[in-house]
Amino acid sequence: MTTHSHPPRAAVSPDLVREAALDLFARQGYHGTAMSEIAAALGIRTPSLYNHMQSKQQLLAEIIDGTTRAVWADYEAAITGHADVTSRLHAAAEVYALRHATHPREAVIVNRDVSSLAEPLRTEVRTLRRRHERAIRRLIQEGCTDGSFSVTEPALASFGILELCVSIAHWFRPDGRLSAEQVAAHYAEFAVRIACDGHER
Amino acid sequence: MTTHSHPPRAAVSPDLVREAALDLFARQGYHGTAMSEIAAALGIRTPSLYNHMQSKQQLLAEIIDGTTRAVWADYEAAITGHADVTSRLHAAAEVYALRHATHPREAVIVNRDVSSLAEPLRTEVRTLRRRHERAIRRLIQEGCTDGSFSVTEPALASFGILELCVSIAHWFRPDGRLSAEQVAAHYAEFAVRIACDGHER
DNA sequence: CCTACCGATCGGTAGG
DNA sequence: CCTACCGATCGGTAGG
Repeated sequence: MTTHSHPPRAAVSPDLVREAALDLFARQGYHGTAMSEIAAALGIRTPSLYNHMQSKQQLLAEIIDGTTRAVWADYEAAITGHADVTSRLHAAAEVYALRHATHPREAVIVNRDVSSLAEPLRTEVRTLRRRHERAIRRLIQEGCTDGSFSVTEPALASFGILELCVSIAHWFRPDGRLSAEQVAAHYAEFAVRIACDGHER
Repeated sequence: MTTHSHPPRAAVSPDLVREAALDLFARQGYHGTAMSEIAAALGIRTPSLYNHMQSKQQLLAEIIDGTTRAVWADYEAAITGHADVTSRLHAAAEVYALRHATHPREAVIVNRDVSSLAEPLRTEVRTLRRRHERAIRRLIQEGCTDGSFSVTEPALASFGILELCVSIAHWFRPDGRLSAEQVAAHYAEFAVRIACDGHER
């Protein structure tokens, strides 16, 4: 007999709550999502949520903090072992693009709702993102120095390359014609094209 | 004497309300902004706002609808009179980039809060934006046919080029080192680079 | 996991 | 332009 103990319905866990929040925050925004909607998505009442989480703000903090740290770890892992600067920029863009294709909901939330994050985390996240941007910028400057790239304003190129990759999160669907890896490869190529001057070759 | 009639304080108008809403929606998001904050920014009480506007939703609708229509009008004006496809893509990207530098708050709201728009306007706005993307895509396809461009996936390039320009709204400051026109010129160059293959020249 | 309920705040209206 | 106030909903707690 399987019905003599606790019924199997519900069975909510912290991970399931985070998953439901991820879905709703991405679709409706942090301020646009009510805790009652997260509860409804899980088939429970709102107060029951608080057995699995601390607060709405904490849910947002975990999503954004985890994603931001993972992006930086991705970057550091990606650029090691590449001799030339073109390969490093290609790898940095590819791994960033890939994350936005494989984790589009996290990416949308990071970019839309970071302003809803409480201090001091908001500042920490912005600092880490700035570090990433400056790393890309230095890569571009390095390539301009050794003749690999040709960019008049490296800051504009680094902003552009990063946002180019971010944009994938707004349209990519895993069941689409192209895989996440294929899309990431194409966008890495776009990133290198932005840094190179096609007319000079 | 200038104090015998209505005191000059306040003097709120529909345009001032829209301006205050533009500022707060851009900084905090539509759902993250309370009508009381808009009123406080204007130095009046919340109910007084309703002498100058219909509803919070109507404020959002006017901002997004007006911006979306202007973007399409920009595009149509920009591409006329250019003989070759490279010039047309350059002009289309430049005018789109320029709008995001000169109207960053409107751009941020369009991109972040379109999902908060009530139907049928939400669908209308999305249709108009899709038309713009398809026009850019056709431009790229045309350039691939006549040998001006080299892109394996024109849809990926059109998405990327548009989002590249959108990203300007997230960092551009009118008092910065580069003018809106200078930034737009650089990003138009990036757009053309994305479409061209630098390694083949 | 639930019901019952908290104070706060929301967008908006009545009426002057 | 204001005060006074509406019903609805918010995130979260008490207590079981």
